[in-house]
Amino acid sequence: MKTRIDPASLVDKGLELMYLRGYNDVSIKDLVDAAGMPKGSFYNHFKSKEDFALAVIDRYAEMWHTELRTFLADKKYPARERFSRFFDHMIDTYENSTHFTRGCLAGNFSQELGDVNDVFAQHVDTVFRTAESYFIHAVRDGQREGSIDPKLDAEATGQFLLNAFEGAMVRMKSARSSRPLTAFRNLVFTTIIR
Amino acid sequence: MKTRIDPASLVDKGLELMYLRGYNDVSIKDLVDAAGMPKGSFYNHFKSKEDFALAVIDRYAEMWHTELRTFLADKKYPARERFSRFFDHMIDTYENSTHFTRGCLAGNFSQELGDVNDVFAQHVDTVFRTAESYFIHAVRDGQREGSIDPKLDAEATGQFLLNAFEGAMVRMKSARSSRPLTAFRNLVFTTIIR
DNA sequence: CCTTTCCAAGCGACCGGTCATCTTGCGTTA
DNA sequence: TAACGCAAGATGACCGGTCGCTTGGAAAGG
Repeated sequence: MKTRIDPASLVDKGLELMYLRGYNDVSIKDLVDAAGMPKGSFYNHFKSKEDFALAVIDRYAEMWHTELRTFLADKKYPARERFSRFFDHMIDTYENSTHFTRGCLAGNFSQELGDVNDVFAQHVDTVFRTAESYFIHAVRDGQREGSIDPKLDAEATGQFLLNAFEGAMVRMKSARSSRPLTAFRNLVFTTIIR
Repeated sequence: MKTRIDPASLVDKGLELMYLRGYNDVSIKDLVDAAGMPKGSFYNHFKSKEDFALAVIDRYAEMWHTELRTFLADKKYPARERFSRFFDHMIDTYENSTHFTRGCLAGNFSQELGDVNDVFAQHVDTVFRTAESYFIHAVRDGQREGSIDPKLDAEATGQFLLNAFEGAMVRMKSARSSRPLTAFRNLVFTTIIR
């Protein structure tokens, strides 16, 4: 009996594998094996490996943006506290469930493919722009309610916080330690969001 | 007559290619072709592709650390000015000679290979630690001479500045713009190094 | 001469992608 | 309700090409 194939589960497996090992180090055989699917079926659902990777990015974006909304757009807390809760949550996640690996898939793809492939660069940039908007809005909320210095340029500050956090995650991966993340948090809350 | 082969020039070519395209996307054939060297010769000088990449990292570290020394350890300037001169220099470099590609090779390798290969992670981490020390020392100098707030934890601040700058470069690659770098600079000089 | 260095040829494995063939569910017809 | 037709989906063998790496013997050096 031929089993019907669920492309979504393949994307999930792809997210798992490419999150850890990147794009070029994961073959289509790796993907279909992990999903228990025959190789030929891959191309019924995705026109190429690149096309598939774009779907993986979209899946990641969906999860990431949900997480950002949960923490940074939650009006129950003052914005300053939203940030601290979010960073604490991220530090906790990396410490306890990924042993400091993986980082951020959008950052990984930006690094691995950003300078060589325009389609990826543009796709990843869109994901970043949405993520960034959560940071920027939270900064604005904080300025409105008085928990964040109103003299800061909200847009630049939001961008800065996102990018600096991404940088801390890059470093975390080679340091195999949460130190870069905690240094980030401590600095941010003593100098930028005081 | 057989020409003698210069492994150093192969490493330079490797740096150029892997800086732009990463590790997995550059084959040994790409390397030897670019260096005008027969493929069989590769293994006279390097025992594997991984071994070669470690040499590439070392070559990059040599150049990077020289650049850092030039800008951040130059006692002619106050530390605050050393930082601003360094960041301006980096922004200028990316704007005018690389069209926002490449980023930092150590960061790239950390992203692409850091979570999957212990040898690379450790090697890259050593490079980062040395780079970090230039930041930390410059912060201390600034605190001694009064151009940087003495209440800051110099070590954490140096780490933070390096990692945040790395993050801005990740973002630069997908945004294809110097905006992340300028936002970084502006934020740093209005909130951290005031 | 012998030792060391060099390298073209080519190894098996695997790459991303194709394709001819088989299976299936469903609308149509009687 | 049963039989049929057929598009869409599923499948694994297979494509040319490239991967990282090995090797046997030629050339260079002492």
